[in-house]
Amino acid sequence: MNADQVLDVAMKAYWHSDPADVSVNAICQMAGISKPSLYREFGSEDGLTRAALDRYADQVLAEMFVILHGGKGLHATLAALIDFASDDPRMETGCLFYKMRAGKHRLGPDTRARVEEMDAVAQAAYAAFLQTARDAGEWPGGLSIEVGTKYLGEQVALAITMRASGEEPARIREMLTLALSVFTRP
Amino acid sequence: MNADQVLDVAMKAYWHSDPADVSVNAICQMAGISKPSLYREFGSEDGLTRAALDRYADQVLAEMFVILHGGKGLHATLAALIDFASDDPRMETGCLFYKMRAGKHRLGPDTRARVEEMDAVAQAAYAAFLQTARDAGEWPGGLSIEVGTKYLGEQVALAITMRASGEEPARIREMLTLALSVFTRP
DNA sequence: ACGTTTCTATACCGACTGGTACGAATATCG
DNA sequence: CGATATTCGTACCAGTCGGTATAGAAACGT
Repeated sequence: MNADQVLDVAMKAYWHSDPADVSVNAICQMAGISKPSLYREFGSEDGLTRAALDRYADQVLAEMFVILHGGKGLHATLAALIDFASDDPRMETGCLFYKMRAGKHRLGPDTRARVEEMDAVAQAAYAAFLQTARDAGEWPGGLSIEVGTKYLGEQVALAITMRASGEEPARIREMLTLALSVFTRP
Repeated sequence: MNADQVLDVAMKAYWHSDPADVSVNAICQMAGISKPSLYREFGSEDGLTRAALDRYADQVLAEMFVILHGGKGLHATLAALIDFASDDPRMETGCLFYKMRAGKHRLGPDTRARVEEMDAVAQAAYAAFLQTARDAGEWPGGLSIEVGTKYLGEQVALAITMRASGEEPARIREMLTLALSVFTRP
């Protein structure tokens, strides 16, 4: 049993349920390895959750940055974000990153630091995207970049969190489209 | 030590922290009573959390229904909702109801049922409010009552959840105002 | 084939959880 | 005042948590 395979099992377990509700014992059982093996590989539960989060960011979250940095213009990029949050099958049970962010206080220090770092990176990506749109004159509203960034990030997070609670994708799409319409209206 | 006093301590502990992070032992210590006393009064942890939620609904959540049923018209009611979610000191550490709803799977069956029941009541209040506005011609948009209801509820929940994470009230007000502007624009 | 070394699995540790049995102290009532 | 009923607090139960010591099995080099 490879270390990456174990990490895959852990990542998916955390992802489909909730990091706080999956014990290391359960992960060992699911992965078919012993606890000492897991602790030799990852050091602690904090190390495991952090590694799982990193793997998740590489495999799944990177997609969102591709969309944001695609340079497709305001309308097309927002539409792609809406597609991603509402319909992408990878978001069917929510987003591990947002789940961890929501239960930040239950995480170990390393994992929590990584979550905060990723949050900052995501905010920066949102801000750069909005700034580009403003520079291109596509988004003339009086809204500040700062508030727009936070708003956009929270709306996407809300949509993905609703996916995790089993809400219908069509409904989520409708609501997210509504929320983001503030960027494309006069 | 009265039963209501114990309930007050429990309610505030759940409210300021998170129901899943407060043990019955901690509550007994805070309230200065013994576990047997608590169990005699409330039967189980589920009974305690449920009673605390009920008390919270009476003391705090009722305010929101007053706002929704005030019959002040679309603009004024939305403004009052924004005030309540953004600036009311009672929402400074978030809302116990929304905290419980977010961690629904960690609750006992009675408390969970009560949360779902309250959620339905809140949705109905939002729906009635929006229907009234539509009947009065104040809200002519093509948006369905159903989606508008869910959207309104989730945006208020998001704002209050941000209060719990220490976000600045002014920022929250700005974002919630932005989100709810979809109801008052052509 | 044998000795060494590395890895694994089991069984355990202390701390905590929700929940309870039972003796002691207190309050109530005749 | 004294008998009774009730509440209180301690100490405990079984279970789970994250984390680890230790004995045994497997792999390796010679």
